Amino acid sequence: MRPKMTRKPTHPGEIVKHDYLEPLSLSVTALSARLGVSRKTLSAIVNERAGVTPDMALRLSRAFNTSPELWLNLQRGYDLWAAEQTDTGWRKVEPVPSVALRK
Amino acid sequence: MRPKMTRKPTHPGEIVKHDYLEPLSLSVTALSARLGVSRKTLSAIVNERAGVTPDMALRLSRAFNTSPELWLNLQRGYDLWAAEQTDTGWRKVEPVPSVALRK
DNA sequence: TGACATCGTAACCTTGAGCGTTACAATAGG
DNA sequence: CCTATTGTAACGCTCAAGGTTACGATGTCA
Repeated sequence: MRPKMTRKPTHPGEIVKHDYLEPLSLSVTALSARLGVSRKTLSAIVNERAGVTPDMALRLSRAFNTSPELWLNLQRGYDLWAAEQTDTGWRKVEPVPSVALRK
Repeated sequence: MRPKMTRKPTHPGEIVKHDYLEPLSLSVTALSARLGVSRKTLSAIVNERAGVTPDMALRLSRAFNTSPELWLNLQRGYDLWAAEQTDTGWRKVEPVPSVALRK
């Protein structure tokens, strides 16, 4: 029984950086202009200080010819991991009886 | 070539309602207590006036013995659809040249 | 070395979502 | 008639995302 102790998931910004900016010799400034967002916004994502919103996912998908889901899936993994690390009391939630029994 | 004109995706709140609350004769009040959130918060989700956050996905997954991804995937589909319907200029984003060529 | 591009970020402001509490009116059931 | 359940409004709080402007640090190149 594995503890399911997954490590920090890859942040979409890392992909933008390593798989697109660097290979294509694209500058943050140039890409931000192409995406139609401020340099600050893209910089924050690339430096993992902000997440990819649905709107940004659409922009990235058009710029790099990918599916918007690709970006949102990466973001979801990251956000979920972050939420798991935060104690908000969610671990105290017990299964609904009938559901547990149905098992 | 289909225009990919998908219709409004199912909101996670609808699933909570039809697949859990009703079958299990659970009241919004009872479930909210079990999830450890306010009645208002759960009500908003069930009535599709709010989305499922990563934290809520974790709570739902524990309560119903599902994966948190299940809920976040539903939410992602809904949010992406909503973003597509909104004109923020994302449709004007052009593919990065080198990417287009590599095709 | 000097001119210019790029970058990360801070400071400031606005908008909007999520969540909580309290309270009220409408419904449904026993 | 009494009670449980509900949706929601009214408030208040916190936080994320986005924009603009500006500054200092680095790097490149003629």
